[in-house]
Amino acid sequence: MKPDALRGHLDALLLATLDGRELHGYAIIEALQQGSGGALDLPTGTVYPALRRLERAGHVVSDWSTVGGRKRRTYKLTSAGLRALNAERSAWQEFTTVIGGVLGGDGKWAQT
Amino acid sequence: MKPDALRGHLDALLLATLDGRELHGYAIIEALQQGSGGALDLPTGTVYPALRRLERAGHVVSDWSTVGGRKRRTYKLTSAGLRALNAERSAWQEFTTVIGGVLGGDGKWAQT
DNA sequence: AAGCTATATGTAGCGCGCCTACACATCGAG
DNA sequence: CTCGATGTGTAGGCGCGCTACATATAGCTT
Repeated sequence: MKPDALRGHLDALLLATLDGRELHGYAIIEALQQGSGGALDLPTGTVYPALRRLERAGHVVSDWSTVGGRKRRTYKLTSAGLRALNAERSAWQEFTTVIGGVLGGDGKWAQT
Repeated sequence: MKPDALRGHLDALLLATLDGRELHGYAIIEALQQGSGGALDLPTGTVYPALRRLERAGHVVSDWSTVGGRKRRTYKLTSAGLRALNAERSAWQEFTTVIGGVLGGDGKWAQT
């Protein structure tokens, strides 16, 4: 998959990854890799700024912890973030319906 | 739908719209409106440059004609364009599978 | 005739959002 | 002690679609 195809859907992916659990940035990247069957391999330079943006937006909150001498910044969804996730899921539904409808299976829409 | 959500899928939409028929730019915009149920309303400043880009890429060819005193530039797919369309459709499939899989219906992927 | 809308094509410039490349730090293995 | 894995972060660039504008004819209204 071309790397920048996620344009506009990164937030949705991150929020969905944090749905129901707390993860730190590095673990989010790994979770996305596994959850996508290896198709998604987001660079840190993409994820970390995005997480900070989500935090500024109030969709996630972070806590620092130290595990084995390494500092981790663990993120979790806020209630606003959960609402945002639901909105993103709806937007995704609409998006795929519209684009998928135009791309069509193999025929035209109404050309009987 | 947010206007710039198409990022990376515009070419696919245009190619799909030209699949099996010849249209000029203005008609393409109208076809997209109808085919999407009104959800897509692409501005001319988006479509015309995109068509020229597709022509430079060899995916479409254009012919000028005059209908009722108005000049029309009618586009049609080339064989390379048809191949590109098929590739775009595959990419779309993969894209929706991957992202949709991560966004999930309502549960986690393998959290047994 | 003047003015407005629909039809029809096009350019210039901006801004968002993600990527590339780099920088820094600790720990375990070789 | 060097290297890779783990872990977080910044700086700068660039592609792509959008906004706004420019141009032109046909046809309808007033």
